[in-house]
Amino acid sequence: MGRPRTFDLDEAIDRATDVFWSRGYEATSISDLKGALGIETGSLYKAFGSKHGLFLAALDRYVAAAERSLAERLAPGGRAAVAALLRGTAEVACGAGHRGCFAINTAVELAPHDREIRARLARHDDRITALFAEALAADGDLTGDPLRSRAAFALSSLVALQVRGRRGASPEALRQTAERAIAALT
Amino acid sequence: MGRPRTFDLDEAIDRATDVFWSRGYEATSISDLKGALGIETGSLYKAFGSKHGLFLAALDRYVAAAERSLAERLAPGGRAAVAALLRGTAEVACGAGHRGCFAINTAVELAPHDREIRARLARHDDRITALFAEALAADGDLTGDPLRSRAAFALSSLVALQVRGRRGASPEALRQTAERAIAALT
DNA sequence: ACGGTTGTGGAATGCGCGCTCCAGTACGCC
DNA sequence: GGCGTACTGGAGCGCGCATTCCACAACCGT
Repeated sequence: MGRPRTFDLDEAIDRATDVFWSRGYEATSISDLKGALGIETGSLYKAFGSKHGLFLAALDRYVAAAERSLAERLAPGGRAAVAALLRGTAEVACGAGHRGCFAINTAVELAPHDREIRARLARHDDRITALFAEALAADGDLTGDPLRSRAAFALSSLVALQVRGRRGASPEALRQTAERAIAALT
Repeated sequence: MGRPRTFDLDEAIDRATDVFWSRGYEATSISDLKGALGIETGSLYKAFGSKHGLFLAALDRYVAAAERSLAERLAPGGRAAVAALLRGTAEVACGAGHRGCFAINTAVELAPHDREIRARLARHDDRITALFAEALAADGDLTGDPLRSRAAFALSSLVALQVRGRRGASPEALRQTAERAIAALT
């Protein structure tokens, strides 16, 4: 009961994600967010409590979506699926206006000083590693440490592509990195 | 002529680097810097012009030192030298209080929105890639694209280790990543 | 229709930001 | 020793920050 909210919560969070993703946490002001979400101060604080609270909501939604998308793209299974993912990431990452991965950007900016965020990102890491392990296990020739090692390596490769993309690396450098990473999964 | 500066410029820049490295650019205030450098507002602005100017000075000094250190560690040459570097980085990167690489952190936080910084980091990238290529060339069995590809890959591996270290990844994950990257240089 | 409850718009608050300004000071040069 | 010059300490500026507060509005149950 009570007066109903006049904006969609999830849509608002997605718009906030967009701003935080582009500018980072510290460089984003409440005023920026008001503009992007199209709501006033009162509603913003009523709904999210604080800038930090809104950021956490944004990160949670992003992370969930990223895991869903990754699971989908790795669903075919095997090294082939991982290879396709890395190749696709290399292509996207060198595109103009690429912003990297929101979770990784956040890890770099905030993880060292924010326990809550660090915990979320650690869980995210674990889940992605598990997804890679699951996909690689589908080939049937890997178990135990060799499997875990390759999963960790695949995640690292993904991280490298995203970060170097945000920095503006050349398409060739990213493609070469991806191909060599794929070769290393054998 | 005129009154001599009462503090050492390079030492001041190094202390500024330290603060920027830990907290990032936006989260660091002039007041933080005054404290760390042990100087007052007037001197700070006289010497560096602005917060941004001081940051650029810090980045330049860091980048130069990093390249010197890298050149030194790769001096023995060959895949062995690259391998030793990656292994060493993995060990350091998982240590408590590891702050990643200042240049990479800066790339993530500022490169998309700051042309000056982007240019410096691109040159840094190129020089490091060249150092890797030079080291790998020492084995004598690589030239052209295979060489360039491995150099780009080595840099990406370094980036991945630094970033995952700042996020607080486990020692095993980093060691596995390093070993698999080393294997991929063959 | 009316009270309880929740959301809205926007003014107000106080604080800390980056930066400017300037009187005072320590030097080299004549 | 006095003058020009460059650096120092610190007060002060205006602004924009995150946040709080509150009168008002829209909805539900009775």
